[in-house]
Amino acid sequence: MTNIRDIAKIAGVSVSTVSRVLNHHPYVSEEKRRAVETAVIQTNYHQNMNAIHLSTGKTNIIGVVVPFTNHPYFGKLVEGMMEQAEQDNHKIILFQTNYRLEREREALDMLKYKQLDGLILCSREIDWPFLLEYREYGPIVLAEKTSQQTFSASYIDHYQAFSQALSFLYDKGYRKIGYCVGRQNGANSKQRWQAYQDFLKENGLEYNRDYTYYGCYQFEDGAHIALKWLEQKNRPEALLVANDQIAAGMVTVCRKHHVDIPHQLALIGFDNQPIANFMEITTIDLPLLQMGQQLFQQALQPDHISEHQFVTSLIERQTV
Amino acid sequence: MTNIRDIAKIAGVSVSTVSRVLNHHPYVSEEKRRAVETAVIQTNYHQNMNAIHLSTGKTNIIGVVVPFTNHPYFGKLVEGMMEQAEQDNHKIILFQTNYRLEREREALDMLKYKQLDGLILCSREIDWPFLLEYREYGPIVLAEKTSQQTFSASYIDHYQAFSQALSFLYDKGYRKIGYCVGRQNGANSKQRWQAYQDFLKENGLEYNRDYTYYGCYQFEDGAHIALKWLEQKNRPEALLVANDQIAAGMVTVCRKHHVDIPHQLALIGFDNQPIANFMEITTIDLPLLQMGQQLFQQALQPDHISEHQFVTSLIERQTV
DNA sequence: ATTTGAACTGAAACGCGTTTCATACGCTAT
DNA sequence: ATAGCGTATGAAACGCGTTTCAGTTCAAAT
Repeated sequence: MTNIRDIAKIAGVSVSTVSRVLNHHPYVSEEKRRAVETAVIQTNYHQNMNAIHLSTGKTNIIGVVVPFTNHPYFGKLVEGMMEQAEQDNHKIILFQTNYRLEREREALDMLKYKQLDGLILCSREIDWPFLLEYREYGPIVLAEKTSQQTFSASYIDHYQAFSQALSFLYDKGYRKIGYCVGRQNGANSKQRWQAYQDFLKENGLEYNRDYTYYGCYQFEDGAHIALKWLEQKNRPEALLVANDQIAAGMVTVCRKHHVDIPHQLALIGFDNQPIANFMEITTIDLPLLQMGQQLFQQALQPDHISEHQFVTSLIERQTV
Repeated sequence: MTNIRDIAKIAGVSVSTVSRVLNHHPYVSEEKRRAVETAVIQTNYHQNMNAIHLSTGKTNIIGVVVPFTNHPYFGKLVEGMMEQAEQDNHKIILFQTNYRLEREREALDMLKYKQLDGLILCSREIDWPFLLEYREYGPIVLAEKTSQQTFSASYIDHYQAFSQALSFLYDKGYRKIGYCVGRQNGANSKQRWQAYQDFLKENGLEYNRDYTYYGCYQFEDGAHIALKWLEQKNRPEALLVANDQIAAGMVTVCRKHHVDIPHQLALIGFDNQPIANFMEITTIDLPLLQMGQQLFQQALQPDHISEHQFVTSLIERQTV
């Protein structure tokens, strides 16, 4: 394999000049530029990225940690990041963790070992003090509220989104309101829990553990929850559902069992996915694309810590 | 930042010895090993991966090109690869192309620039002659039948799968059989087309262009196809559907419009996803996990070209 | 005529590990 | 006694670009 010194020799110039031509620096005579270009083509020379990375100390690669990729929420988020990455001439490496700490650590270690210029954590498994140890190795951006000046962050205001949806249901006359989400202890889930508790208290409603469901990620899960709902004695009359896929699964099962939506059961989804539009599911639109872009931009600013909160909007359709 | 020479100085040894300790080479005295380890901990030293990559000429990273990640077919495939990668102590970088050639080229270029040790193309946009140019830069593994000795490959025998499904429908008495897939010109789609044409010819059936549908990738697409089907005058009575999500979308719409499945319309999905089980969709199981593992193993063998064909099995449920 | 500075070029240092080669010690086999 | 081998260690070369610094040339400004 040819390297830059070979090219220099062939073109009859110094390596500096070759490097200048390769990087489109000014101050190279037309004549030498031509000579270098000829040598490059003739030998089919191309740079060794590892050498460049080592030399410059940068990689132009940003890591992105997500629990799943085959999930519309994270899919949209990543889509936004990709758009931005393309604009800023950076690459993205996706880390799918399935919420496993070790996988998350792999990503963090790649930052530590200088294989990444920055890292975006769309979900976080690692505990705060351990995360802090990685602070020095490069910008880490979070998709959750941190309220500290340590990391940049962009996030959906899940408290607001949940409150909004709960009030909406309350105003429509529903009183037995519950929700189903993925995990009980995620950062977002805690916010939702808080919004739910505050809502109950404000409106003098009692908490009923039968109204909350966990382990919901996709269509099938919704279907299973619906079946569970059918068997319950004390049923909620309205549910907030972590995403539209799940809601679609519920609607499907309910239709099959002739449950009247929204009269017997009202549903509000999240994400405003195409399937929600198609199945006429009332949902909450999340500005995930913009959020993704924002997250990416923050990852490129090692020295500037910022926090952005995104607001959501309710889209009324047929399931409430 | 400390480097290996700093450590050497602190520990009072040579860089070679430090390197030996770091890489668990034999022939280091207990005494010096201890000294190095102390220095490493004391300074919080860690290796610079870019230097290692440059020095060794390897990265232990395999690139994987997929059109989408939020797609169960590719999701499963990648899952299989990840398992294998973990075992073999390698990393995977995922490239989502959305079938865009430029994105695919990015991946190929990373191979060229030595950022990857190998590349797995789960979908291919680039034309054969151009792909050949990348041959020299490292192992490229394809997920399609190549029948050449140039690249390793592992693939589903889509011809067999389609034939199997078509015969099954024929035996059940269906004659107006069609199918819906994603793209018209993908490598897999061509195989399917061929199987379809051969099937028609063998059984003396006539080709009807109204029986084939394109642009199907997920749930909503299936829903739309079903609506289209409802409006058709000349309807197929049975359909092979590129994946179970799409089939589920069709079932949903059909139920809503009181179409009797399987009597008015029979469906066979692909992938045997959870949703197919849940909605009792007859489907074809694809050994994607194993295929993913196989693909990955092939990517680690630069010098050994091999080709593996995977067979499928029909799972009978309620939609035929 | 002289100063100033922009345009151009190359030598050498630098980023940081890995690996080869030479050397040295101590012990065993002949 | 000595060849031979395993153990242990370091100097130096190597992988390959980028960047700094010093130096040259030639034209414009004073």
